Amino acid sequence: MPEGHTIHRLARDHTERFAARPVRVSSPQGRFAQSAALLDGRELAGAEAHGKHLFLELGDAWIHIHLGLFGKLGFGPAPAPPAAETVRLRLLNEDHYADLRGPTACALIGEGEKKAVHERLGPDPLRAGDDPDRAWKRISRSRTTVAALLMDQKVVAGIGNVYRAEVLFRHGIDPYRLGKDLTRAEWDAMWADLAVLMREGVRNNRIDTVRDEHLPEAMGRPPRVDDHGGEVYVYRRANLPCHICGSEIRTAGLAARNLFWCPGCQTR
DNA sequence: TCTTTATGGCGAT
DNA sequence: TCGCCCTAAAGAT
Repeated sequence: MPEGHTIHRLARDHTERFAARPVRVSSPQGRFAQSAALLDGRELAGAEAHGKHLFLELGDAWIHIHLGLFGKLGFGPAPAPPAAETVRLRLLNEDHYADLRGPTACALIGEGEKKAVHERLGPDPLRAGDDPDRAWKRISRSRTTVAALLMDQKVVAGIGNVYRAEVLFRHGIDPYRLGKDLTRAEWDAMWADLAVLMREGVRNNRIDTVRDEHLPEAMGRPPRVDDHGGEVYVYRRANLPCHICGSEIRTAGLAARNLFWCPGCQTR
């Protein structure tokens, strides 16, 4: 279950395992079988991520993958075990295999379609050279809440429900503030913070957002137990006391997702 | 053995 | 705003 850091990590993992070598491409589930047959045996030139979109380059074509909420990519050593019926895409070379299950998208696309995906996405804090000003132009004009804007991939690419909740907490921002009421300084600080947090996320392959001085050990508390695996301030901590001020963490539905925030700390 | 939930996003209404 | 798509694991019974 992925935010942008997962996809950038997957691009790196694919490059390490498969780049510059021929790769066997198959679709045990069948739904990508025709394209797989076309690509089978080609050399994988490279992999690229933009937000939550992953692109694998094979000759003059790309496999465009979006994991959605349920999709997963798993790696293992060759020889690969018999593939389960749910494996949409399997990549295999002499050393490694990769299985893709449950993606929202897995499609063979050309250069033009790939360009169109990039064009409809906002800047990505993990892409070197992406410009936070493009996001600011939209945010500063918008009557939508900051919480909704951060999740809008056309505004910023790669932020999901965890990074949204956590970055708003770290900057003390009320999630219901409107975009147009955010200051330029606040946005610049959030963008810079996201770049640091998400790079850390790529490195560790999980989301950690708690500052050293607030780690449970440092605060004399046991580490949190949550199946998403990282150390966070507010995500999925509804009704628990805030690590910093003790207020009860609140939750509310916003655009079909659960929003979490601390009413004591997030007052700006 | 059920029901619920999840780090997403699309299109119809 | 709603329903829908995709899968797996945790939680409830």
